[in-house]
Amino acid sequence: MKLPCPITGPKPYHHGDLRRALLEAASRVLEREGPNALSLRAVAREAGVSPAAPYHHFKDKSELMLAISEEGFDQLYKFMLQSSDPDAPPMERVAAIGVAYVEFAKAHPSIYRVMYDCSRDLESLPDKAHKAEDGAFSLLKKAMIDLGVVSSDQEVDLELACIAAWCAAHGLAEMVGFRQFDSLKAKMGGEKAFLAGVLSHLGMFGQARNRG
Amino acid sequence: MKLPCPITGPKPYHHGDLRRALLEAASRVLEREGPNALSLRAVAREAGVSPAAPYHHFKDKSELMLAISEEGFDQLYKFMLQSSDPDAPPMERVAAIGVAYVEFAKAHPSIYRVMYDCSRDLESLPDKAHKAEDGAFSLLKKAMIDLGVVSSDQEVDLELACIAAWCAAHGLAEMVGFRQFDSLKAKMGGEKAFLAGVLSHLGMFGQARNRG
DNA sequence: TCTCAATCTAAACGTTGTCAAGATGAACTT
DNA sequence: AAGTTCATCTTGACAACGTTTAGATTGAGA
Repeated sequence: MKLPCPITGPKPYHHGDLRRALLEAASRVLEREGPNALSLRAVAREAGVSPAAPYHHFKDKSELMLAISEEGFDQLYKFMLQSSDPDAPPMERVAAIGVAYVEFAKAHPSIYRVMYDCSRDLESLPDKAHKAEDGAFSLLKKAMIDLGVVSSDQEVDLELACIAAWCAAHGLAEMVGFRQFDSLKAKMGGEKAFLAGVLSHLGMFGQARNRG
Repeated sequence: MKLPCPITGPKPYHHGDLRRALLEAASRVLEREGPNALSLRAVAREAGVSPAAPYHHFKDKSELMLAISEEGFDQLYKFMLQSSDPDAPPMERVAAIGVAYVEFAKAHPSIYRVMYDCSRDLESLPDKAHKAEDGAFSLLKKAMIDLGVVSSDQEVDLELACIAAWCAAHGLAEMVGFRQFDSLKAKMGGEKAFLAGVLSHLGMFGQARNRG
């Protein structure tokens, strides 16, 4: 009856892999209609199932959102990874990671929105983002270690430096979205120059100005 | 019938000043039940009026939210103002403003949430926050001018420095809410030390560590 | 082939944002 | 002083939402 999606591998049950399908549907809704249109029912509709179907794969809406958020942080990690040459000098690498973070947020504002809306509700970032070895925060930490900016209290100071960098990147990622700064961007000849300009004022990203 | 609130001054119409009452009701709902419970109907209920009553004072829900957001940015401005001694050295003043920003967000997380949820929807900060002479951004800018950190291109570089500071403060304000950093805070002997530690890594707030 | 349990649907409930129609009553006119 | 006006508020309704319950479907193992 229902042809198994030829790629999805072992089709577990009726649909094939509704969990996966729902996440992809959510991604489509997000790109097409924005974060405010991302309802459970809209996702189910997009996936072609009933409004109650998602409840067999997610406890409630917030759990669906968390899954989307985790996927987002994973995409962010991969983008940061491919944007930072591991053989480049540490400072350049840190700057590249920061720029990649902001560019990701600008390129996928809806996903970025969900990533943090979800985190704010749970009052914690997903493990995928912070704890995981193959996550965005760990990638930043490795680059920071190579940079060697830590002072007396090694462990604590390294963590603080990474948090500071994350704060700066997140803050900037949210600000670039605001129209208040459009005229300044224009005056500087583009958003890229604007980003570099702000980053150069932000401690650990001093070198960002020398990129591109 | 309805006794006019003796303080509110000239009672305009039936209720007295429903617009004001709604904003105060919203504030109460926000403190009591958090940002996710802040519905138009809940606010109307709290103010003791029908669900449709607010529509005579606000075009729709988003306009109510904007008004709440503007009030929040105004409170933030006032708190920053009273937290920064105008006679203190500029660097100390900038640091005090940054610390005040983060402390405000931590003390009123629900209001802070609404302030930015609203801004993200409109893709712009309220004029109260950025444009207004008696606003938070202007206060920061004045302190920055006194600091004299601007380089060659005066105007642009000053603006960039202020934006960078705002980004850093906002980023940190959102991060302190995450439980990921609780253990680090404990290890450092409290949140205040944590905040100072992160701020000291963030460019223009280098002096923050020397406070308190 | 029969059974079973995972999966999905159908239908319903309470809640939300919003609107149209009508009731109310303060202020202005005469 | 009485009547008119119009902003203000209420009533009642609508569609959409998140969620739950009960029942239908169907792949997989006996």
